[in-house]
Amino acid sequence: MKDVARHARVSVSTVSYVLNDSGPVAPERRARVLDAIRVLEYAPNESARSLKRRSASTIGLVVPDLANQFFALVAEGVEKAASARDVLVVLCAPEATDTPEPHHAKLLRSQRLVGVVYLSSAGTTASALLELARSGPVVLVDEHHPGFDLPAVVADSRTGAREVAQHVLGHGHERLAIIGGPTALWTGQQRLAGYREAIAAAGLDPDAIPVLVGDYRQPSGRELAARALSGPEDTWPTALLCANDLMAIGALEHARSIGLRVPEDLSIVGFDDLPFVSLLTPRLTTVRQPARDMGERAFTVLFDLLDGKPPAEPLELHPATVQIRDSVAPPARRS
Amino acid sequence: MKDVARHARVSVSTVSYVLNDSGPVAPERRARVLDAIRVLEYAPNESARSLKRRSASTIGLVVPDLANQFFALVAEGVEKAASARDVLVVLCAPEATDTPEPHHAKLLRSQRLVGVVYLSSAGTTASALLELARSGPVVLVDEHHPGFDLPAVVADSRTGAREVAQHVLGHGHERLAIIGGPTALWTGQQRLAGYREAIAAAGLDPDAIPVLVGDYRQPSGRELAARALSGPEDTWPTALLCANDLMAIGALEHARSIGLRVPEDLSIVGFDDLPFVSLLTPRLTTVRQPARDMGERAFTVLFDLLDGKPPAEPLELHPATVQIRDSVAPPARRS
DNA sequence: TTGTAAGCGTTATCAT
DNA sequence: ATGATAACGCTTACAA
Repeated sequence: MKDVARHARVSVSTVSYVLNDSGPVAPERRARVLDAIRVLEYAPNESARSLKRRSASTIGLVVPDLANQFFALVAEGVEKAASARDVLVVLCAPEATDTPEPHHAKLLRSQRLVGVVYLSSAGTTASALLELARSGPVVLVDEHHPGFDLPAVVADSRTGAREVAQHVLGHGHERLAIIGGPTALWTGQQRLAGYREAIAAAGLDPDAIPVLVGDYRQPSGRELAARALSGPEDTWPTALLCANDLMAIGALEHARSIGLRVPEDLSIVGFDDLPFVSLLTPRLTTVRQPARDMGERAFTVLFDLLDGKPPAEPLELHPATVQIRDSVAPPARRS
Repeated sequence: MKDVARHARVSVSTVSYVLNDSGPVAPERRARVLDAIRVLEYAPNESARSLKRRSASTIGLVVPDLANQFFALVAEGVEKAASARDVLVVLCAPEATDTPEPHHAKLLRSQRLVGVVYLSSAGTTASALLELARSGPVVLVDEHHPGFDLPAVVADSRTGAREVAQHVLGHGHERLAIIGGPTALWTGQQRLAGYREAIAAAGLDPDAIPVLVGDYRQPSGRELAARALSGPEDTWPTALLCANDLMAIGALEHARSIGLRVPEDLSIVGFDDLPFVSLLTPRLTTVRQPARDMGERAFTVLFDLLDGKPPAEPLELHPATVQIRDSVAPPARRS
């Protein structure tokens, strides 16, 4: 910067003024400075800047599992929105469940990050989150912890779940089973609630429908489907309501392995609409969450928060829309 | 830090010494310092550190498209390896092809990043890369630019391609078509070369095999398959060698749309082994690239580079192994 | 409108 | 073994 000043025959403060336009500077000298910056390929030292400003223009993004396309899409959205505002994104894996150390909190303070977008997963403990929020602004995505009022950007899981369930019930199914998400997760609860609403509305008794609790991963879908499809065959459910696509796929695998045709013998629906599920055979009927939008929005909420605007709605709901495809059919007439 | 010093009744230099153990300090005082750090929840200001040290313990990771699971897995690997060494990862999207501005280069210098892991895509221009490398260490993943000798971590595409092609040819196919990757990309060239080697080795004339050049995306697979399957039906290829899974899926879609059964009427193979392709019907025969490992390795190479060790092999080859599944069968006897 | 100079929180050099 | 103290490159009063 001194070099630039020298080259432009001005003082360093003048350079600083043009850099941030934080002070008046004669057009002619500004031009000289800009010129010097160009020829010297000067790039301000952001470390020094953040030292002085006591904060870096950087946020943290905590994502449990990039291999999960839903998370990857959210991450993409966050990155996009952030880079549009010249904010850097540092990628973090969440701490292992058994590591109660406040790693991210420390990061937040150490690196003077201005905030974090938190994509929470089953492993997230409330205390870790609390500790994190104590150190700086946090926006949750795809989850919500009703206890503490962190702003959260989520899809309207409940409505989505109600609507797929209605779709299934509309085909005349009466014996259903639910393969739900972790009960500790808000999405798990909401989807379950949605399913039950639809079931009640269809004149069935929600309490008569078995709920098997999974962990949102594929193997658990397979195992739970096996559990649901056991006992005398004429008591088997004719449709499976799965709280996410991965478990739905697991269920699909199991169904296939025991020779059941989907959807003729068994209807299956998922949740998320991962990009590839429309390529499966049968194409999976599911509920789409606008992952990329949610990511972008989460960043915006965080950014506004930093500007002092408290979020209008701490809990922001995005649409969750049913994607009707081929994995649902009327129940088979079983002998 | 001053607070810590005061609290522990020592000088700031002593605190600094214990923090980096960069100086001798009496065990008893060290204990006092550690204690003070704990009770004050002191976290060193990394901005100040990097200002002083003239570099931050942070790398850049540029990834074109997180929605592509291959890239997402690589990213995961990089993150994992980096966090194991307490290095932060900032996520960047590559600049748009039409933006020749050296955005990342500037970032690298501004933020005093110690290096970048670059996942290149079709859009990467040589000049942008060169400019970047001028500003700091760069390690390429999944690509390689023979012109300038940046270290690169790639899969052995050529061998992988040769082996799937052999697998296909082993079923007796004689009329093939290749749906290749962008010719500008090294992977595109290598896979093509591998296919041709196998074809020649099988006693066929490689130059007689049509090569359709795609862009690694699904729609191009569909379109190119349509092109390959046109004209008199008895001249159609009985097998399609696709340079990646996404295009293979596109091809699959087309085949299905015109009523061709895979693999009975048409064999198709891909490349990458995206996690979900084994769930398709038919399960896609393809070539696995160890994405996560490659990401981890890329970080390690970069890290070693920073330690002064030049990479043993600038071009590091990882195995690309054929995954035999259901999308290949002997050619149908056509009338 | 422009320049001078005092920090921001560290690290590292030098006396002690 | 320990403690002053001078940078690191920037921003921002304040003075000119």
